[in-house]
Amino acid sequence: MNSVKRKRLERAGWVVGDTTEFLQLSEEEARFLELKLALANGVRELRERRGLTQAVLAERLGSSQSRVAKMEAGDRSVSLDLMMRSLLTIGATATEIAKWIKRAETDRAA
Amino acid sequence: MNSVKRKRLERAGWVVGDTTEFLQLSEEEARFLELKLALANGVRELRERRGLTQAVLAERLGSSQSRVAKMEAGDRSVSLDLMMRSLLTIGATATEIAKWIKRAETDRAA
DNA sequence: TGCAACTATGTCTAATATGACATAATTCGT
DNA sequence: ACGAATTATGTCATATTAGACATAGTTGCA
Repeated sequence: MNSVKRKRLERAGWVVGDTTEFLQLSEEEARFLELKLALANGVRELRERRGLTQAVLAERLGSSQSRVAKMEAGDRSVSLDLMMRSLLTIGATATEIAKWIKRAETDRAA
Repeated sequence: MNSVKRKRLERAGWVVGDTTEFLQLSEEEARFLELKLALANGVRELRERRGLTQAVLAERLGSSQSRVAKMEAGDRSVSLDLMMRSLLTIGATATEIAKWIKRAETDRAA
């Protein structure tokens, strides 16, 4: 895992520590984290592609701008449920979602 | 949506009602529900394929048998997060997860 | 540069998901 | 049909996630 990604995770409230400590995260935990980040990226990408602001998406979700921001940042306090609901609300197809999930796998070593 | 599936959803705590009412669920809500059910099925299928009991999986997750049961039943009280963690714990690949998600799309009209 | 729109971050209380436990129901081998 | 193992369901208290709000930071364009 590169330092850019580690920084991002730490800002998002994850306890990642240095490389050695990170490796002590269980394999599943690390994969789960990657998955969340991949979907977070998906939300942002799709939202921007649709030309929506965070505030507009939040309104459609019945949520708030700050929650959307945290979601896209991969914040610890945001559930996968909200991410999925967001993707569906924006109009992502199952195929697109599947694509982002596969990307998480690809990104593992990065 | 057929009545078998509707029954299952109702037992799991979802307020689905008859066909007419169901159609009043927002499009995203319906898709979200399908997605959860598809992943619930994925958990069960993969767990059984691995020859694990709910109790054993629960222990590996640091959870409890009852929660795994509810999860596989698509219970309203179970998050996608726990489902994903379960799939990863059982050793699902991103490709497999993606497959189940696509199946949700296919199952939409069923 | 200034300013308007957008995004990020922190922190509340309320809502929801959690593991645990008890116990009922089911399944399956003998 | 019996019993042992497994799965289902209901309910707690506790923990986590929720939307809301305030406000700080960023971006881009006039």
